[in-house]
Amino acid sequence: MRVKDSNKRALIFDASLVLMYREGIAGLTMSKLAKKAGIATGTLYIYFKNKEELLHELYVELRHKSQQRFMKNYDSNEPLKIGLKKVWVNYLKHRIEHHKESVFLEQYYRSPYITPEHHKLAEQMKSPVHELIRRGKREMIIKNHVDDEMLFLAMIGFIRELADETMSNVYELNQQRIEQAFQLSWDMIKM
Amino acid sequence: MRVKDSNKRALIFDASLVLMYREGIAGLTMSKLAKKAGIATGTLYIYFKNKEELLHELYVELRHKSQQRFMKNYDSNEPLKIGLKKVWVNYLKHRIEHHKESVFLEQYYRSPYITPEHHKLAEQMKSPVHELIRRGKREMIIKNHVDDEMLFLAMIGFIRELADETMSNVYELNQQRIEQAFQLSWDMIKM
Amino acid sequence: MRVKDSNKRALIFDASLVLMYREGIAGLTMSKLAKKAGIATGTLYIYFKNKEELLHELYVELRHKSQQRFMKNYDSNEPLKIGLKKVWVNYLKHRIEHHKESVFLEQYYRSPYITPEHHKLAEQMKSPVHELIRRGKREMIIKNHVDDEMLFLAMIGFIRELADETMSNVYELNQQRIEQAFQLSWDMIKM
Amino acid sequence: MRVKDSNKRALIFDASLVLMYREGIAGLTMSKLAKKAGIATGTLYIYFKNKEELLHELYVELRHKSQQRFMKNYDSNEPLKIGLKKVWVNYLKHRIEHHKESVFLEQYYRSPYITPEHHKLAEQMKSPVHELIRRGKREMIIKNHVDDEMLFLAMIGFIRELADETMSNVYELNQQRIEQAFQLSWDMIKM
DNA sequence: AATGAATGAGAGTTCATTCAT
DNA sequence: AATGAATGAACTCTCATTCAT
Repeated sequence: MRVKDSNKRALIFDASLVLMYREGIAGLTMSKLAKKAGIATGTLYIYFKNKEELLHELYVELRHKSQQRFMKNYDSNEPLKIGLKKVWVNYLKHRIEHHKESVFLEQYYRSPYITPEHHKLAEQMKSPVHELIRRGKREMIIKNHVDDEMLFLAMIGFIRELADETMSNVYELNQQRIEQAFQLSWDMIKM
Repeated sequence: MRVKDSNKRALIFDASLVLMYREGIAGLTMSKLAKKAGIATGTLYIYFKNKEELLHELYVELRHKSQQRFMKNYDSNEPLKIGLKKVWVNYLKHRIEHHKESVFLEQYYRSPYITPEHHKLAEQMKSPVHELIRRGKREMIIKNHVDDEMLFLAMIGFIRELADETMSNVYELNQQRIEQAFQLSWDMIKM
Repeated sequence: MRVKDSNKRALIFDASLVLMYREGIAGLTMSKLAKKAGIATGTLYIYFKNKEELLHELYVELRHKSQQRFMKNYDSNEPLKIGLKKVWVNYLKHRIEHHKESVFLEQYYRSPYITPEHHKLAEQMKSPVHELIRRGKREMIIKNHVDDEMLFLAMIGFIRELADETMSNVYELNQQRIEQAFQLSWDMIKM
Repeated sequence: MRVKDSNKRALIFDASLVLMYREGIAGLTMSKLAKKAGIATGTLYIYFKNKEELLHELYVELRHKSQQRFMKNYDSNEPLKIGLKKVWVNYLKHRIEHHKESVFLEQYYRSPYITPEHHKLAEQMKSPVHELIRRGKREMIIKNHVDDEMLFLAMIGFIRELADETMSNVYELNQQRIEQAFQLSWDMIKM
């Protein structure tokens, strides 16, 4: 039965995210995971070879799903600032609305489970923004004397902090502040 | 009698950082730690009541040591931009030269060991930069219409990404790029 | 799935008694216990939350089982001396045939595991004999000027010593000696 | 320095008794013992080869000291009942006033430390009462058809229970009850 | 003789994984 | 496919004993 199958996979992934978010990577045990997902421990091993592979597959899935969200509503025919803002806000919203996933990705990244393949996937996530930065430079709107990666890091780092502090209730975001924050980023990178 | 070695605390802390950096919080076991530190497991329990307390005390110590580094060479009589740059660079250098410590602080922050007390300590670390931002606003140099915390997050997020990508060999920093990066931050926050 | 073996609880209890009898409470370790019971250490923790609870539950079970044995074959319609003798012999036989259990109960009683609840259970064990003593006083057969508890202690102490010295091969009991011993107790308490 | 030496031995013995009484044999660790005695753990190993020997020597000492107390004030020229009563009361008082010691002797008796030598010592303790019983039989005052050991056990078991229940506040002794209790024992063994 | 830091074997317990049902 | 009891290696921590001072 195919539908049931993929349902259970998603169920397990969800439970993993919740647990990891609540108790960190150390709190993610197979028995807690099974209980949270409402299945038996043995069942986990029907869907995944072992814990390592479960986490690896979750990692890959999250990376792909994340990437798709970044370019949502982006239209290359619109002016650069409009397009960049869309992607910028997509990143921010993604990190807030899928915060558990973001935290998982980072927690996982610093664990004994990590392999070189993961690094490559992480690099790929950057491409949409890098593409926009290159376009901005061609259009003489974005600072030409600063390398792409630095501009990228400046923006992404800000977004990340904004989202994390929002999620931990240290900072409170609203529409106006989002506009303001993007404008800060823009002030920074614009020519 | 054998005298209690005051180096041993530092020795254990060092070994903890190395292990945590290499294998994440899940890889930090008391027996690995003892082996790395070159002592017996039982000895760990002479210096620390248990694993939780060991990590807690390491956390507190690192927070304090970090804070001290941030304000190094800062002189409130110098012009704001000079002062801010010093602190900005201190943050960056700290995160690069003491990257293991920074990673530990963040790993620990997302673990079952965390308590409210830790959150308070984390907030305290922000004060030096906040102080500078307020001064900049009073001196009409820094954007008055943006709240302190947002300006802080924008800078700190950038620094963080710069340092982390440098440490993972994805990006390469040099003196010129550091100047450039600070200038980007400045462009962003200046009036 | 593998069904939870209802025998396993009893198996673990048996192994606990054997070990405790042979090496005292200090010799009762979870790994020795598992080995003796022919199971893995982890299995112990499926049936009991921890060592303390295992011992507590064994204690409660033994108290109940003991109590049941004391009143075996007792018939309140029979003459007092007949009834008392039955209970008296039941106590003696119980302590001999279930000597390991008796020793466990006493060892456990003097251990850091003990709680007030245990004391109450211990008191309850006395009630059958106390009941008989009261009846004997009403029937003007047992010394009225001596309090119940003292008469109880006099009998129970004797039984205990008889059983223990028998079990350690210092004394040898036989049917005639049992009769004689009861008669001594009777001489003591009778009017 | 000789005095100092034996002082420390006594100090260690005292601390052992207190600890054992309070927490059972499982609570008697070398470090707790040292702390209680106000000395360093290493010092214990100057006075005793190891834990086993410490306990063994304490056992032997207690056995000897106990024995001496039993015959206190006994005068073989006095009538049997007077003499027996003295010894009987000595046993009772000993077990109450030196209850910690009595408990230690029994706890120790059921521990992995026990050797055949201990059994022999235990047997020796019985001799004073056995001697009196034999005398009573010669004087035709004590039941001739019951063997010495049984009469001994009947008395000693009663004494033991009386003392233990008194110490655990379940029973309350006074002079009158002591007289009564001895009289019960006497009723039992007299011809 | 006295100290208490240091040791490491072994205690209690957890947990990824297997297996009988 | 699904279960959860069973496993045993590995974890955290304790403790009898040793050793440098």
